[in-house]
Amino acid sequence: MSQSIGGAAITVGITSDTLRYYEKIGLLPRPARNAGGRRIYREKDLTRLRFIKRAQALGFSLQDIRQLLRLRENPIKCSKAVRALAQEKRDSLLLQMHEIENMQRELTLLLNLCPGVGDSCPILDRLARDESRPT
Amino acid sequence: MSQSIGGAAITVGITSDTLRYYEKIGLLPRPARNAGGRRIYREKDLTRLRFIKRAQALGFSLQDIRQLLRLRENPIKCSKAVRALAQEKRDSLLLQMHEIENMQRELTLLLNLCPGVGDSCPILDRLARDESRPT
DNA sequence: CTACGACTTGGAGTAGACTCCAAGTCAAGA
DNA sequence: TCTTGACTTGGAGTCTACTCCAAGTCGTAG
Repeated sequence: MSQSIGGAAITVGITSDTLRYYEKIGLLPRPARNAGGRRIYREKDLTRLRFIKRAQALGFSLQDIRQLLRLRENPIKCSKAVRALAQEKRDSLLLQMHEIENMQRELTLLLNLCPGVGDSCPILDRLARDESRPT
Repeated sequence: MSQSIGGAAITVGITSDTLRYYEKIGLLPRPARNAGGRRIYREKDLTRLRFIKRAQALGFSLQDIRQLLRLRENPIKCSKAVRALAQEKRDSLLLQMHEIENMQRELTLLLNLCPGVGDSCPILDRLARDESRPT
């Protein structure tokens, strides 16, 4: 069961432009073509695409995914490398989380300072202050 | 106490290029110049810069910051608008956090599946699987 | 057969926040 | 005075992940 680019795009939930883009950057191999030169996506192409989408949802960049795909195609699947990539990504996500948490805490602090009415603004004052040691 | 662009950059921890960039996009007013046409940064410029850095550290984009600065310069300080911006930002940070948390949970799950040795890779298998219902 | 939409290509544009460059000028120490 | 380094300008390039465009071709319903 093969699909046109538009069909495949709908199937996996992206646009045909994105599909062509992935092909252009070598994330997808050039798919088969029909007599008229149009792309035909087979099940294995869709599987690869779903792989990409899933990895992306886990925070992997297209660069990362390129590498994961390469590892996947290697007959001697290098479990260790994959694990390392996953761990690296988890670590960076953890860092990001901490950063966001800190921002959030700060912002909440500022919001609590602020009555939300009146003519002075504690938030701006706080941001403007040269020494801000909120902890 | 005034500073050259390089001095100011070091003082606030950015590069002169970034300083000129902020000026170019109108985030900073054109600073005073000396006889030779070079930029002179006064204390109020540095204060503004520190404001920018602090707001940035809280997750505000330069666009957001532009608005915060505008509000700050408005004599009728619109506390409400600032509060709204801060709340909006906090909400979007919360969303981001949840997303990252989910990715993390997923990744941790995958990592736990993976022995880290051997010739098969549960992580890749999982990503490749067409039906992945990890919850 | 015709019309229309889906497809083809190469290439340009987008957003955000810088970063780098070339060619020229200014400032300050030896 | 000479040299060196910091500075000036306008403008181009970077990164990621697309997104859009124009001009032309293919496929199919009517």
